[in-house]
Amino acid sequence: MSWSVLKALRENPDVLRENLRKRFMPAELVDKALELDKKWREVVTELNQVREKRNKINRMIPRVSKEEREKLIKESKELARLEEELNRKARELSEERDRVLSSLPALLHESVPIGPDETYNKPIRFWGKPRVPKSKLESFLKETDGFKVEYELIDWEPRGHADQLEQVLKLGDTLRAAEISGRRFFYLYKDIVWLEQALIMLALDHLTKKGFVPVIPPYMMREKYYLGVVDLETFKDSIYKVEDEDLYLIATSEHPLIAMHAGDTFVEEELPRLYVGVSPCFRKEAGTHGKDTKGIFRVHQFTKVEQIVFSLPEESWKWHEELIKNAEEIYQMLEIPYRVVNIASGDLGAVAAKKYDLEAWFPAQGRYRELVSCSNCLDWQSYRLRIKVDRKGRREFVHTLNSTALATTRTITAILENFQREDGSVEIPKALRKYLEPFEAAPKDVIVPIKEKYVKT
RNA sequence: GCCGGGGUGCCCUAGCCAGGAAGGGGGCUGGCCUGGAGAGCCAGUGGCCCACACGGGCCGCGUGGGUUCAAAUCCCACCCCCGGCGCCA
Repeated sequence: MSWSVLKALRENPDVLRENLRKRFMPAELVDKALELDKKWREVVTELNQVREKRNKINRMIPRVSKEEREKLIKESKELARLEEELNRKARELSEERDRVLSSLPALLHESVPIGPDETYNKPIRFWGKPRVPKSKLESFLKETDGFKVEYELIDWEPRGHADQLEQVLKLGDTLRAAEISGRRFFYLYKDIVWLEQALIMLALDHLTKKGFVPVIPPYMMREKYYLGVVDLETFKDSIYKVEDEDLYLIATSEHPLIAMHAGDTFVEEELPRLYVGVSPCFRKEAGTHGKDTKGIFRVHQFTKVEQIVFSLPEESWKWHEELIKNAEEIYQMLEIPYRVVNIASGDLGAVAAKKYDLEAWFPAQGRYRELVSCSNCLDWQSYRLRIKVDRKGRREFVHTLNSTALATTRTITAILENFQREDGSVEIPKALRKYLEPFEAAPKDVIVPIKEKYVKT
């Protein structure tokens, strides 16, 4: 049993080189890893031989005469020095090798579009009938190029979600939040709070009906486990650390949910394991200065319902399709027009072998924007966390998959734009009403502007 | 946070005081036996390296150090679990 990437390195390095080329990463990494691996194996072989010799001597010591004993102890001590030196060398080499190895990305699926950046992402299907303001028609036609997407042309301009939330409805405040906590934080009030709760319930309801087990995970985790689920770049750019503690705030419940099975060996019948995680997500959003600066589209903290699957290796591609389908069903229930995009190789993280994004139509922006990410990580995470399946004595690493079911803030922004009426009110998607019905204070059909803001900004 | 007990392979457990090649049971896999099944018996059931293979070796008893020719066993630090005390929403 070995990691598919390590196996490829030793048996078929050209496959790995090709993989790196397709991801626009330096292919020399392969040669470096190969060389380190080769050297390490040489040193380990030699080290094992020295140890064998010394072990044999040590086992003889209690069974020989006193004079003989002195001689053997001396010999053993000499070998110990040699062993220590080889051991140090082997350790250095393996650490260096593992550093290179852990920077190697998952093997791409053949259907991943090849290209250096997101402009090569490939839309694969569209759903819904978007409302398109006249001013955004050209942009819409470009975004749907090659597909026949029915749309409704409207002759008024919906407000962007940020203005709609803060200026018109007055149900959110990012200015005061910026003062209290910093940019990319928010206060949300009243109907939006109910809306968020209803969205969580809708997603939970939908997935638990399909057998996903709901989980609330720890919101912080140790570095050791974090490095089992994300690559170093992601770690540096998106994860908050707790001062003076070996703890990091989770960027998604995917991370503690995958780590939940660290070190476990499943029996075949226990797979697949399906989970739906609910948690706040904390992200530094480093390197996104200037992007989506208004409103709550890109924020440091939001709530997300997440699908997680631990699957048999041969079933992971089936589950990948299943997860994106589940997410699509949720947005169909919410009646939010969307498209599914196959993410290009250069835009794909090291952990994923293939990724679908579900992008919702935003009428005021005239663009499709990401709401959902759905990835198959193959054995990238399970190798690091030693999550295995015992198949009648033979062991393999399981495959792990993750997909957003619903991220609350982004879905709220999509509702604010797609369900906005010309008079400034926002209709509530019908599928949410049953989750609002039991509560007296909750809105039922429509969200209307309130008279006063809660803070004097 | 303090005091005490503990962590052994997929699961349970012996070994620790008194250092010298990890033993038993269960489960699972394969084989023998059987008309068939069961029982019984035999073997296998952590990771790594060398080897086409047959095999051989190394590491591994929560993690990392130390003592020693030799550590599951002795010493130190840390993590986790159980019990008690303390603190607390």
